[in-house]
Amino acid sequence: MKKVSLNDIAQRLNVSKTLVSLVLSGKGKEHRISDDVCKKVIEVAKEMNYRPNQIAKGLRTGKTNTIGLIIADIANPFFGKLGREIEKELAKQGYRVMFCSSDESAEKSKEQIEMLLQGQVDGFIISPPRNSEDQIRSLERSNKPYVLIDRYFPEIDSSYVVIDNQEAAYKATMHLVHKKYKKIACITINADLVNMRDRLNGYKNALRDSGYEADENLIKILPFSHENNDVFKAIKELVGKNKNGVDAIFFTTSKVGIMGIESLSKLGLVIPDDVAMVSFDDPDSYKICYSPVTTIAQPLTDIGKMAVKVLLSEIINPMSSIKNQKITLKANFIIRKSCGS
Amino acid sequence: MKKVSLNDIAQRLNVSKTLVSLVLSGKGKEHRISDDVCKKVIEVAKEMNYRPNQIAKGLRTGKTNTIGLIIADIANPFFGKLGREIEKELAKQGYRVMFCSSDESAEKSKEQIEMLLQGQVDGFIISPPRNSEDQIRSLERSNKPYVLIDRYFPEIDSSYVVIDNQEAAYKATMHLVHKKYKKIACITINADLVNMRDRLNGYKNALRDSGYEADENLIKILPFSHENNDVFKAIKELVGKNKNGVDAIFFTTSKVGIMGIESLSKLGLVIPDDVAMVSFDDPDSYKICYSPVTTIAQPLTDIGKMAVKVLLSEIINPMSSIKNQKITLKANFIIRKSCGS
DNA sequence: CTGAAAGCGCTTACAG
DNA sequence: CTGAAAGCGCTTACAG
Repeated sequence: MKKVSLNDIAQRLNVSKTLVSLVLSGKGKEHRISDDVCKKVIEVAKEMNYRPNQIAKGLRTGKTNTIGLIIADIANPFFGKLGREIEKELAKQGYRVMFCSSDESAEKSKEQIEMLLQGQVDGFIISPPRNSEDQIRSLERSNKPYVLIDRYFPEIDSSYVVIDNQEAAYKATMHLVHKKYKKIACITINADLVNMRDRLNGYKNALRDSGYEADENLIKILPFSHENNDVFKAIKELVGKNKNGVDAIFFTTSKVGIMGIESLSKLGLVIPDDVAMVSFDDPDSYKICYSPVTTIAQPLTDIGKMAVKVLLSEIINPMSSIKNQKITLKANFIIRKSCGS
Repeated sequence: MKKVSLNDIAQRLNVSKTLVSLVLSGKGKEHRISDDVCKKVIEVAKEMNYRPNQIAKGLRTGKTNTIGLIIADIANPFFGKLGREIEKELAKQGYRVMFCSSDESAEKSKEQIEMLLQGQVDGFIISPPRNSEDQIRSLERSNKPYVLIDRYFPEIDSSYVVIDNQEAAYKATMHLVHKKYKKIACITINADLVNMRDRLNGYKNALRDSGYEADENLIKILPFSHENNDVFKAIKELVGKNKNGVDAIFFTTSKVGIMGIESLSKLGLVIPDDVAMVSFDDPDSYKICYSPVTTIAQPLTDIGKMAVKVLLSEIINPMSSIKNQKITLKANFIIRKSCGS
């Protein structure tokens, strides 16, 4: 079946394609085209099963109604859920989304940005990997609107939507303090990124404010691309090294947390009896774990909504004086059973 | 920063844009353009930070190098992981992907197909919701290559990549039989879709072949859009109704399975002591559950690879006689602890 | 070895 | 109220 174009409709009706275009884009009234003609055009378009070619439209108007979304990994439930919210919100406004998983690699995200910049998207929502500052700056120069999510670069003046990681981590750690845990460890990943740095700082501040002695041995910083085995080793070291081992662990991501639960189980340690835990994020597994996990749940729906709102406002009104909106949301602390009752 | 076009480069060098186009698309040699000129063009293109406009190219060539992926929900870990594999595989071949979540709604998927059909994608990978037969047929008429995944319509002759659901379900149920469970229930969802029908049949066949009496009371078919509460009710009925309740449950999806674990826990039932379970799919939570779940893991990487391979072969060679490839893969049965040891 | 021209399918000033 | 024409940025037959 050959695709039908504006021209085909025009010829069939013996009118110009200008007219057909006008009618079909709803500008019939505006241009005072007679109702009869309008009706006829719409009817024939339907009959011929006309589908406007968005590529042609895009070339002409410079708009694609497509947004590029670059996240670490769509298979990671955190990003999967966040991606879903963003997709949903964009769809409401008539935008579609091109997903790209960067695997937290600056190289990949660079390629992806380059690719999407080739005239295919109207804007970006990006969770930038570390060392991608230059890419973000080049995006700035390209004049495409973009908003950062989950993390940002303090030295770059851009729009972003994040949560208050430091406060959330502080609160979670304080919860362990109030539960009278004495040896509170933190297992986190490389702190190059501002969100991870803030989480670690929140933990440190909470302990300091509670009069705990600083103990670097209680902090395990894993390499960026960490495996199950790294977490296992970290926990083993924690348990062995300190006199009475540890009695509680703060995991700064759910990926690490899930690996942590597996590792604890392998070591024969029971949550919370032997070791209590709190974590970031709220995957399904935290709910059906034998000791449902007390955790910091990020407001994914709000993050998605705000990111889309900020981005679209910049796309629709590029000359607006409201630029580089910085939005920091609060996370929810969900108390379950992993710190005892 | 204004976008630079082929023309800008041509003017700067006082050559035609034909020449620039030829050189930059690597056809310099082929057209015997002098090395000097080639070098110059490439140099200037780089210097001017030229990025070919894919939209224009797409309009001219009719190819976008973009594939539309329609799945139920990208936030569902099963589809998230599968989507990731597909993305990875397509990227290798220079294709990008447009994700759409249909929420298993035929209406939404119709809209999404319509949208993507407007000249934006070169082909489709679709996990079709029930009642979407007509859409698939209209896709057929549009002449865009597509491949179905996870399920298919027996009455439509199309390409698809699925697993042998009936065999997998048979095997899982047999596992329960061999473990000497006597009251083996099945909690599944609406069997309109062939994959769900096959899973239920696999269960029934296994029981029949084992000399179990057919008992419709042991089969709970949930509405398509099921909630936690539906699963809870189903389990409660199962436990209450049958003389000795049930001693094992086969969950046909991980979504239902996860809800099932929560529900069992609410009812004070311990896995596997009170009730054993097997399930389909293998989310993280099944690994760190208090009783790690014995389950049927689908070969997501292979499904993704095959789907991409089949689709691209049709895109690249539309006239090939190899059409409508039907591929059925085997699933892995992973034995953990939810059926006792 | 290189260029002029047509055309992909739209939108949109402009003219009448 | 309607149409002819230009142009978005490419590719590609064709000509020389």
